[in-house]
Amino acid sequence: MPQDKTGETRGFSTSKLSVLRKHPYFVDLEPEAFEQLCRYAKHTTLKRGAAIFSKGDPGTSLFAVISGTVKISISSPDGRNAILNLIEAGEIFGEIAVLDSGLRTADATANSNCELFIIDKREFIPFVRSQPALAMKFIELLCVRLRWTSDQVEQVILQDLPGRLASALLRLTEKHKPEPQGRVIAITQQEISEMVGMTRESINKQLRVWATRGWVRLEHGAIVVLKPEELQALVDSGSENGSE
Amino acid sequence: MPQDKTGETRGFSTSKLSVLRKHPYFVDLEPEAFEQLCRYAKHTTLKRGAAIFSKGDPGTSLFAVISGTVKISISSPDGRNAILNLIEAGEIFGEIAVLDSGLRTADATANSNCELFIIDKREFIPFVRSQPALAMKFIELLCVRLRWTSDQVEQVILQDLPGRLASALLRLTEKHKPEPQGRVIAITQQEISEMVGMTRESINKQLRVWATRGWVRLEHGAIVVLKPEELQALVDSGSENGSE
DNA sequence: AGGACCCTGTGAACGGCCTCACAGGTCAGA
DNA sequence: TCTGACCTGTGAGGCCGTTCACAGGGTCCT
Repeated sequence: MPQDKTGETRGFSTSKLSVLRKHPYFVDLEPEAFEQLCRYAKHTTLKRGAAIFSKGDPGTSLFAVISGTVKISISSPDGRNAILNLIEAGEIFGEIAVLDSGLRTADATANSNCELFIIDKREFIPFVRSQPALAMKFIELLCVRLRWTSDQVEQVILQDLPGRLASALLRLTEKHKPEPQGRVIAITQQEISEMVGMTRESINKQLRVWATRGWVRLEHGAIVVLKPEELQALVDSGSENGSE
Repeated sequence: MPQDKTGETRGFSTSKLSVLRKHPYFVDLEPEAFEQLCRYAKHTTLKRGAAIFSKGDPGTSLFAVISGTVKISISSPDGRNAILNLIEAGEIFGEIAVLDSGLRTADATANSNCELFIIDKREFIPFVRSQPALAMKFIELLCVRLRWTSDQVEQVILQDLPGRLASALLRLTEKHKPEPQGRVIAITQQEISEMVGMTRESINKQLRVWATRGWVRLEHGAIVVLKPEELQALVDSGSENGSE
């Protein structure tokens, strides 16, 4: 595999970095700073299902997804597990344990074959300290995470099944803003059930109800949200079910 | 009420600031920087129940608690509400909306009569940018928040009532490390129920079971955790109930 | 083409937690 | 000192979501 030009990117094409370069977290970073960041990076390819790190590990690296998706999840001793987030191309993960030198709070797994960009903590932390603009970017990233997670707590505690499912679907569609109408979410019902903390069976039954109403369309490994307004109304009204 | 010495602290005793000065977020901040921070601050006293801000408000200020406790909560249209965190003397709150210029993610209410320290965003943000060490402190703060919130999601999704309640109690005792044994948590059963997302009645029944086993002691407006190990074991084992 | 595996779809029965409906106790403020 | 608001305690009944037990269909790998 030929290399684009310089040795700055340690053995992988700079074109792959364009995904990251365009990302909000880096787009208005100084070009030199971005290049320096790349100089610290390594590269890996993983097969679907491969473990990246586990809850309780010391956090030695920060990751960015070049292609594929990564699942952030936790599991209980009795076999149940919960998906906290799905990280897609261009996004960063594993930042908490790196920034506060603590242990990893969850497991990370390759949810499809994927390519990762890895930055070692020992090189990264001094770099952040020396780049106040980057520190502010990470503050923003952490705020985004907090909003996401707080929202999850809110929904899980306050809403019942329809409400939780609706808000999870809406939250997922917001990550894929590009498409104007008919947002396609590439996710299995099993995965969604683990995101909202209910069983696949219950989720399936609720989705079928909405499908007959024309609010969503179910495909293999995907859900198309046709009427986000209806789902939003359901969330806002505190789950007026309306069984029919 | 006489003032300690200088006019740097805008109308309230510097002795009150010692609570904040000793706090981990500020303890190793340069003295000049801390004084400058104080110069930006205002001061208020609130009665129990007073609203500080509401979900959806623009975030114009950062708050620190000098005395009393502040409740961070959200409520659903059908009247249920959930407590996300209880902020005590020496802690900071309201940082998310200030740091990312977004809207407030939850309501803040005085949970007892309390004194607050208020820093306006317009003065605070440039100050953080100019003080990299402070930015790093806030990154740490956000990481603490994320760990707290992620833990909450984990427990709410994976555990049943006994497991959730146990882990909530343990999480609360960790905030009061001082006491060696018999950690006293000053909280009502109503409040705990809103933190774990279950009804007060269910919580009460579970607490009574543990009280007869000698794991906790119930007082008015307080819970004393006598056997944290037992509660921890219950969380780790995925809620082996053992009703006896 | 075959087979294994995962994803989807569906029904019956169980159970944990909620709802509702009380009663007594404690504490702050009038 | 009295009163009202809030906190604790407890039981009976009902419902939502789980558990369990299947069946069919896609898709990928061999």
